[in-house]
Amino acid sequence: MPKAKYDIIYRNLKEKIENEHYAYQEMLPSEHKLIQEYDCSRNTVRRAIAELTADGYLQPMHGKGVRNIYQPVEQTAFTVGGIESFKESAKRNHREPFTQIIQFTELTADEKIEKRTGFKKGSELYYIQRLRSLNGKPLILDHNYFLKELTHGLTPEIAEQSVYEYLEGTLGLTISTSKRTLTVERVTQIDEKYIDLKDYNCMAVITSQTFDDNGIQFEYTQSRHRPDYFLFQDVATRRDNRR
Amino acid sequence: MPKAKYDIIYRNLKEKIENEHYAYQEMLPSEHKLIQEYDCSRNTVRRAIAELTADGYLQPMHGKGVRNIYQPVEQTAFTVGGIESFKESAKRNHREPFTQIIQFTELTADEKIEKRTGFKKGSELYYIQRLRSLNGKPLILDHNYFLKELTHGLTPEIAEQSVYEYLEGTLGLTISTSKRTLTVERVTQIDEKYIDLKDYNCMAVITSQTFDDNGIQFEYTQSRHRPDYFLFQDVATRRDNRR
DNA sequence: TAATTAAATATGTTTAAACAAGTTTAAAAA
DNA sequence: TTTTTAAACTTGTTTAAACATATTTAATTA
Repeated sequence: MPKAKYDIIYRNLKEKIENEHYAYQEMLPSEHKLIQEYDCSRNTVRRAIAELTADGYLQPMHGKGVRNIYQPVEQTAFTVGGIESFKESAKRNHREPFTQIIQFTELTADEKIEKRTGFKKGSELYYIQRLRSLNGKPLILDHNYFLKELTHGLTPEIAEQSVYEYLEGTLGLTISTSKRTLTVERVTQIDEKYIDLKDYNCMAVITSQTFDDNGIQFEYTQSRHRPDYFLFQDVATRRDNRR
Repeated sequence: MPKAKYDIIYRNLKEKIENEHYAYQEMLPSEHKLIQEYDCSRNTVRRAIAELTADGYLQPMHGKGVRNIYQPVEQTAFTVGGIESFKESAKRNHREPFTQIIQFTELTADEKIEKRTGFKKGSELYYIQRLRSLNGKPLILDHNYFLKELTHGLTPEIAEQSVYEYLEGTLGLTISTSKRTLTVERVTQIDEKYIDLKDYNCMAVITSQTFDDNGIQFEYTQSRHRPDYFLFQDVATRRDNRR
């Protein structure tokens, strides 16, 4: 539930932009007009605008106004967005998700695992291997490590549905920040066993460390995508580096 | 030149965090203390903290304080950061850059180019093809399209050095936002001709549209990276999606 | 008419204050 | 001693105001 005013304005403007209520390159109403429209202070509309700018939706211009620079992307590939579950991603991409559990075990982190995942040696973990299909086609192979201490009660049944729904809904965990790195890696035997890779000999790999609202890492995941169904989006803004 | 107070605080805190003046998982001084330390208002320190949070450096905790969650990455691969020139990236990765111009031509956008690059049909463009080497090893193949109207005067000599230095320094262009998509694509004949790909049959490809401070797109670039020297980093924060 | 000047309008930065809400600490009560 | 309560401290949201700076528009002047 978005209770904060700036979040309501953010969502409302975002929806208008995505629905092309404002055209690409069109100017948004001035801050003054938005203040009247939403009956709030200047700072509050500015916060909503700032977040949409960070999303790559808007370009504020000093003294001129704020321009819409959002362009809808054609959805051919499976786009990776913010922190979201496989279910949420599938829904956003208008595809039917299906998950098959390949492995579900518990283990204790050793030094090798600590180095790779960031979980301290001795940590109790769940290790899950899942094959993800979209519209019946197996496309993604996930290797998850969850910190047992913060995710206790996980079962294969939950892993087949939605782990995040369980963590947020049942356990009351607040998922906050995810650090991700994207690389291209050679296919493994497991990849080949479960995914039809044509003649590709590499996979698009997203590894992520995810933290709760206390800054404690509870998840390490390696998500291996079939290359031709993979698309990662990002918006960067340039920071003045001249000292 | 960072003239804004929040930017000075941002840079100062960032440096302290990167230099491990604060340890991983350590708490930062409270807002109150930072206000005294930097002699500024609460909003100003909060802005600096907010930007470092977006960078994945900090995790603010309601009622508790702000935790440092920055972990230095081991620099084995070539990491891709914000909007930066090849020169800037190379410097950040402590590598020696070298650029070889393969092609430098002018052309007019047709419908095919418009669809791919986002430049309107009829736009006058520079088209540049460049091979990028790091420490003597050819690793990246760049295909650039620059809108002539905003980048006039480009020459092969400039393209061999730094286009961004020319645009920002000489032309006074302000580079603002870059929308990027990351995909994995099959190698082309040109890739194979210039880059030693071992047995890899794909490349990591970053395509980007870059805008100036008026929201006008002046660049479209496809940057093709050798897979084993490529690493893309990203930080995502979860937005409460429950309505 | 054309150029200049001034006013109005736009976003950018900073400070101040008030209140909300979560967490910790210390005091008070059982 | 243990539990409860209250105070102190933390970050989160919102409003208000002032000033800076860039741009556009309108008025003025040459």
